[in-house]
This record gives sequence, C-alpha cells and structure tokens, in this order.
Amino acid sequence: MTTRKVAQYHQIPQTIINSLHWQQNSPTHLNPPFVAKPPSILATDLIKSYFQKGLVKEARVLFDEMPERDVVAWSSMISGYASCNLYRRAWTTFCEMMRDGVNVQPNEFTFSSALKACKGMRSLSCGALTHGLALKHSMHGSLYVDNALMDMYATCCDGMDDACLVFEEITVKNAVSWTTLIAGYTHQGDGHGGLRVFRQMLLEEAEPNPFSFSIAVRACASIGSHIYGKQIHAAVVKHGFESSIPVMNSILDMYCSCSHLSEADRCFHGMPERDIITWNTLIAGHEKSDPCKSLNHYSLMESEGITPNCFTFTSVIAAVANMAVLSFGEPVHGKILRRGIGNDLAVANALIDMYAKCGSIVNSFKIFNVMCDKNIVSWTSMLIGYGSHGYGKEAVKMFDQMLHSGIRPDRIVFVAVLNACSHAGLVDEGLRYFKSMVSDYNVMPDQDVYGCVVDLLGRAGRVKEAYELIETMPFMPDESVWGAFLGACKAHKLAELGKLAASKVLDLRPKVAGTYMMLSYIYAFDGKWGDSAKMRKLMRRMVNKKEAGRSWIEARNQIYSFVAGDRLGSHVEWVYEVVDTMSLHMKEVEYTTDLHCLIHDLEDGT
DNA sequence: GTAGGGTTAG
Repeated sequence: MTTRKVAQYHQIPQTIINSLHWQQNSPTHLNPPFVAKPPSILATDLIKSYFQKGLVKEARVLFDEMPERDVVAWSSMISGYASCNLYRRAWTTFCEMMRDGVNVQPNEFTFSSALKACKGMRSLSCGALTHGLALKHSMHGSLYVDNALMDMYATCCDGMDDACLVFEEITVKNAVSWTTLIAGYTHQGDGHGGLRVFRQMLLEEAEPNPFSFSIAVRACASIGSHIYGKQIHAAVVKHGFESSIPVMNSILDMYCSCSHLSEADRCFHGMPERDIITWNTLIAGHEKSDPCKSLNHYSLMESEGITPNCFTFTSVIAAVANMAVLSFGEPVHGKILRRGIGNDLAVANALIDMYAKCGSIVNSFKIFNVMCDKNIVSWTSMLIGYGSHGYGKEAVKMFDQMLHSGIRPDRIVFVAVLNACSHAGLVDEGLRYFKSMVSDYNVMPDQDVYGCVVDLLGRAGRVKEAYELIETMPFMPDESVWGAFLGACKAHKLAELGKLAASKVLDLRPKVAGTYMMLSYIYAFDGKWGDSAKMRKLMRRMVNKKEAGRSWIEARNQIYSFVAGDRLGSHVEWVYEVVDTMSLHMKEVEYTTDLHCLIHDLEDGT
C-alpha cells in the first residue's frame, strides 16, 4: 500500500496527502498551516497519530516511504512501537537506527524510548547495552535518560542496587526520579523500601504529586499497613489531591487489601468522580471477604450504566465462585460471551474455577478445552477443580499433559496435584510428585506442600509416616501442617497424638474455634466427656457473633442465606427441604455419619 | 514533529 492509498483509506485530508509528495516543497496553492510544514514533519505527525490509533502497519509503511528519516522520525517509531507494547519491534528499530542511520545521531528521546523497550522486554542485557551507548553519546546528565535507566534497572534486575546507583548520581532529581525509585521498590515486593524513599522525598522537601502519592499508597497496601495508609490518605487531602481519581483508586484498594472494608465503602461514596477502575477496585476488594457485597456493587455499577470490562468480569466470576451461586454466574457468563471476551485468559481461568466450585466440572473442562492460550493458572485451576471433585486420576493425567505442553510446574501446581492425590487416596503417586518437585524441577516445598503431604499420608492412615515427616521437616511446621495432622488423628481416632497436634495448633494460632471443636471430638471418642464439654464451652467463647459462618443455598432460583441455629425468616423451610434431600442422597450412597459428634450434640443440648 | 513515574483481575 502506498502512502497515498494509506492516507486516503484512513480519510486523511487531501491537503496533507498532497503535501506528502516527498519531492515537492511547500506547494503554493495550499493554505496554512499545511504549507508551513515540510513533508517529513507532516509524516512524523501522521506516524504519531497512526500509533495512537494502534495502526502499526500503516505507521511502518509511511516510515518506509520516507526518503530521509531524521532522528525525530526514528524516535517516533521506537516510542510508537513501545507505546503499543511491541517492545521487541521497538528494540529492533533502535538497533536498525544505530546500524543504518549513518547520519542520524540518537538523542535523549531516542534513548529514553529504547530504554522503555528494554524495560518492556525485561531484558537487562539490552538495557545495559543501551546504557553504554547512552554514555558514549554523552547522555549523562539527561534527566529523562537517567529516569528511564532507573526504571529499566528496577524492572529488569532482582535487586534495586543499579537503580539506586543511577538515582544517587542524579544531581537535580525531579518528582519522576523519586516516584520511579518508590515504584521500583514497591513493584519488587519491598513496600517498606518504597515507603522509606517516600519519607526521604518529603524530608528533602521534594514536592510530591499525585503519581508519588498513588505509589506510596500502593506500598502501604503491599505491606498491609492501614496505619501508614491512613496517614498518607490525610496527606493526600492536605495536598488537595482528593480530586485525582487514580490516587483515590489507590486509597480505595489500600483499604480493601488491609481488610478495612467499611472505610473503603466510605471512601468510595465520598468520591465525586469515579472511573471503571474505581468500580473494579471495589468489586475486587470485596470478592474474597464479602463476595455477596462484591456482587451487589457489580449490580449497582450496571444500573448506573457503566460498562464492565475484563477486570470486572474476572472479579465478579471469582465472587460467584466463592459463593457458589451458579444462578448468578451463568447470566454473567452469557454476557461475557456476547461481549466477545470469553477468550480473555484471566476471564476464562476465572470461569474454570467458577464452574468447578459450583459443582459443574464438566463445564470447567469445556472452557479449558477450547482455550486457545493456556497459562499455568489455567492448568492449576483445572487441577484444583479435579482435586476437589475427587478426580485424582484425571488430575494426575492432566499434570502430565501440562508437562508435555511445555509448562514448568511451580509450587502452587504441586499443591494442587498433591491435594488431588490426597482426596483420591493416590498416596504413592503423591509421594512420587513430592520427591520429583525438588529433584526434577528444583521447586522447594513450603509449609503448604508439607501440609498436603501430611494430609496425603494422614488420610490414608499412614499417620506414623506423617508424624515422621513433620519431625524431619527442614523448618518449623506451622499451624497448617499440624492442622492436617490433627485432622488425620481425628479421622483415625488417635487421641494422644491428636491432643499433641491440637496443642501445637493452639500454640501457633490460639483462639480458633475449629481447633477446640476437633479437641472436643477427640476427647469424646477417648471417653472423656467432661473435657469434651469443656472444649465446647471454650469454643463457644471463641465464636464472635459478628463473624458467624454464613451459609447459603440456591432453591427455586433464589439465594437463601443463614447462620447456624437461624430460625428466622420464612425461607428456613427451604433450607430443611434441601437438607432432607441431601440426607436422602447420603443414605442412597451409603454414607455413614460419625455418631460421636451427634451423640454429644444431643447430650450437650445444642 | 519524538521521551518519563501512579490505580483494577488471575
């Protein structure tokens, strides 16, 4: 396609097309402003607008047709590719310029754009090479280049040492320099480091702006510090940045991730302006701890005419999964398909999980099977689904398929497959995976992995081996490991070991009602009814009425929510109806109830 | 005519 055709196709004004005759200088028949601009400048203008519209090919055609390309044209191409996330093409264009652009000297714009490409590629070697070239072209002292260098080192290196070296050498730092350093620490998971730099920024009387506040609040969220977050919120108000939506979104997220949901709600209602990220932050923030509210916020968002995007749907689907309310999830799935975003990786992964948690593993597999791109999360979601449905053999098969597809398993995948083996009684397979994770994949087991293996052995009755494993662990077992062991002791009625496990759990995590419940069962089957009752009394003291476990069922297209002992509301009849159906089903499959707890419940009068 | 840092999902 020629420049003329490209321009005509995109309805570029005829005046611009005429002036793009490379050999023709300042056509006299045209009126300003077009006559004033030489063709190469007009072409650069066009290149920029093509990239802004995502018309990458058109930009390249135009660039290739330019008889002479100056440094601005080259830099526009490099930054254009980088702004469209085409970092490798940005980098090859930079290399092409350094190699072929004989008479073109790179400038600050060129190097900062090239460094952005290196950052996007996460390539330290390209970044360091660009650093060397920048020094060779006397770029030291350019704040733009130095800030881009810091950003590149912060993103491409494990530590922050090189970014700090560049930062120290900047004589006059600006807000971007400070913000880049804070962001570097925070994105590497060192929120305390980020806050240290933010404090230093204030001490050195550098003027913080909305960018620095957003990332400082993000640092608070990453370390779960509501105290620091609130202080920075106050500073935001003092500086008059409450009108900045990104800053307020950051604060909203901080309150959610620090579990201060009522404060988050207050913050949300106080926002005069909101964008899609505001809504998404609120929905995602409630998804785990209060999924019902998360869905309410989503309904409110829709009623206000805001169009949900992939982020929204991922959180909504996760909330549906947490509540297992398929009646809410299915229409949302329909909406996703109608919007044509069912192929989005995160959305599809969330759908796999949702159907699995709602009991429809067949639908999980259908989604998994048609996915064009799968990542490790897709495989893990499917493995967790199979595991929770008791399909251990399918999980094992799927794990092997995952290996064949070239995905390297991580710790979470091993937890998923070990869990699946545990629930399906595939002890030897599970132990084989446990051994191979270190020897074949160099993945070190953590508390969760040990917890799974203890559970695997414990469920199968190999309690002695489980105890030996705990004793030989390379680190102190946590409450999840002892908790798994306690479960095994309860299941196999091993009173003495069970008491030991419970005391360990209570040492590590006191005031957990469930542990007292376990101990109560253990004392009951040990014949120590007095101790058993004592544990129940202790347990009741532990239960905070406000945090009572809430259950819900779907019956006749309605969701009914209730807590233990709930006798209020007309819907309670439905609950009993469902419980009766379940009891009938349990009888049909010959499930035997553990009578110890039932007898004790009757004696206890509860 | 070209360049920078911040907020949401898994």
